[in-house]
Amino acid sequence: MHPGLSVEEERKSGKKPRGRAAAVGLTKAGIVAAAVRQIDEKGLAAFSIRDLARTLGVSAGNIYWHVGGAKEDLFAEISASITVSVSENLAPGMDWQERLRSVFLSYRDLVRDHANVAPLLGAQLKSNGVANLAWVEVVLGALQEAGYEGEMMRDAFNALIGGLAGFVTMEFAPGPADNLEDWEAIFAERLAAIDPAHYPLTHAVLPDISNRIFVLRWQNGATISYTSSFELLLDLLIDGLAARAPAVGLQ
Amino acid sequence: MHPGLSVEEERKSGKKPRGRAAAVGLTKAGIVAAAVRQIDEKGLAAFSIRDLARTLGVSAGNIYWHVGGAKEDLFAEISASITVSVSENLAPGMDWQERLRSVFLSYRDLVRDHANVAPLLGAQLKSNGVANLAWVEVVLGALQEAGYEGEMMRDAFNALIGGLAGFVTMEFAPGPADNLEDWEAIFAERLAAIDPAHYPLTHAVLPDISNRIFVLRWQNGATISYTSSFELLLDLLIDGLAARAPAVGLQ
DNA sequence: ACCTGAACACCGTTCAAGT
DNA sequence: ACCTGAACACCGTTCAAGT
Repeated sequence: MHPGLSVEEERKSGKKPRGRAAAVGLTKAGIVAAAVRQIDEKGLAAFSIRDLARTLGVSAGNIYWHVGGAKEDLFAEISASITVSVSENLAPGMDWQERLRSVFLSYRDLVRDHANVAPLLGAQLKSNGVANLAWVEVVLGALQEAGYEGEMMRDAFNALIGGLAGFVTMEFAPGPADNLEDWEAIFAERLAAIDPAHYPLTHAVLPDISNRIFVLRWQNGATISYTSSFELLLDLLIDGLAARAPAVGLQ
Repeated sequence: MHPGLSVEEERKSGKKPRGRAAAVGLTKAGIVAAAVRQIDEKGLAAFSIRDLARTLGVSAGNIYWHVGGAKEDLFAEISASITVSVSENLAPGMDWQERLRSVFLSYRDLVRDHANVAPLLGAQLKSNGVANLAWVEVVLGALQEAGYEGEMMRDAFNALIGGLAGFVTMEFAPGPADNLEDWEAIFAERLAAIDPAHYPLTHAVLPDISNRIFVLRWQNGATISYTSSFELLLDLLIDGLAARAPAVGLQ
């Protein structure tokens, strides 16, 4: 058995390491925060619970007691802790298109601040389905205002989240932990070996695109900016959804 | 030192376990194929090189000798082996929009056939930058035909690949390996606890969206179809790129 | 050239036992 | 209630030694 409080619930209840019982004073929220710090610094691949315990000066078993059971549960908490504030920049009076822009730009900013955890958000089904509810509500609300409902609403929602959150996942996809410059050299060599006869266009625009487009790169969005590409995607989606929105109101 | 042949090169050279030297007859291509089979069956999280060696009736060291150095190299080979045929369904006479559709629908089909490897394709920077060149060339060619060049071409390329391949990555994101029905129960409980006062819209459309939209689901695209959502995304992107295409030709 | 076996330095997770 | 230490069953990776 374990407490099983989410980060959010814990924060609300103001739980703190108080009283004589807290010999070590470990907290679920503290563990999550320390884990994020660890991943920010050393990367997700290098992260381990034993290492985290070492850094916290605590036994590994202690972490298991506070977090529910497994490493995956910790990862779920981490995901949630990063995306909670995704709807923070909303202001009253925004129309549905502005609200969508705000929420997805916030999402990207939040992930960018912790680029190394990006795979946890996009490539795993780990959300506990609570912390993200505000996000879901905003997107659904925007789509409803645009006139979407039923199956169309579902498809529009999935196209937005899948396209935009998916983009961000790829944008910050981690490279190999070890030999950074080794890898660049290997990559450069392979690019130089591209056969103009087979791939004339790729070869021709290589100086323009090398390390700046998704497949042909050796660094990720933490180093190379994909801001203009993301904004194009955002515009394409929102404008497109507006154009084919079922009629409602004046718009 | 190791052979260092890619799957493709090996195939071309017709290399086979021939002669008396091949006591075990291990091949890089064989290793990759067996690894994919293993991941298809047991999932990516359960995959290990030791386990693979066991299944192949071979020492782990032998695998390291054939693949270059590390698990990551094997993962790169796996990614490449799955996406090589992405441009196979192209037919002469297709306009740029049809070519884009074809290539991205093919990509999704290929990933769907090996849904458990999806995280390797989207969430890691593991491409060896060779196998995917055909894909890159097709997309760049389509965008050029549409009138894109320079920065706009880069952004359009990234929006397409990031949005669509990102979508597919999320679509097939793996859930927790263990307790499948346990997790469903937990999820159902959490959905039932959604407060209509805080999240009125989410609560109202819950029957419509439960387990069918990205954030609020306990199963992935291998079980629940996201085909119509993917096609909406594809249409939004291609139509949008056509609408804002720099003038060229008649179009 | 290809392959094995043992070895090193790690993991995740559980669980009795302590306070 | 909270925490430790030891234990179990694994890993990835390297490398001498074999054929």
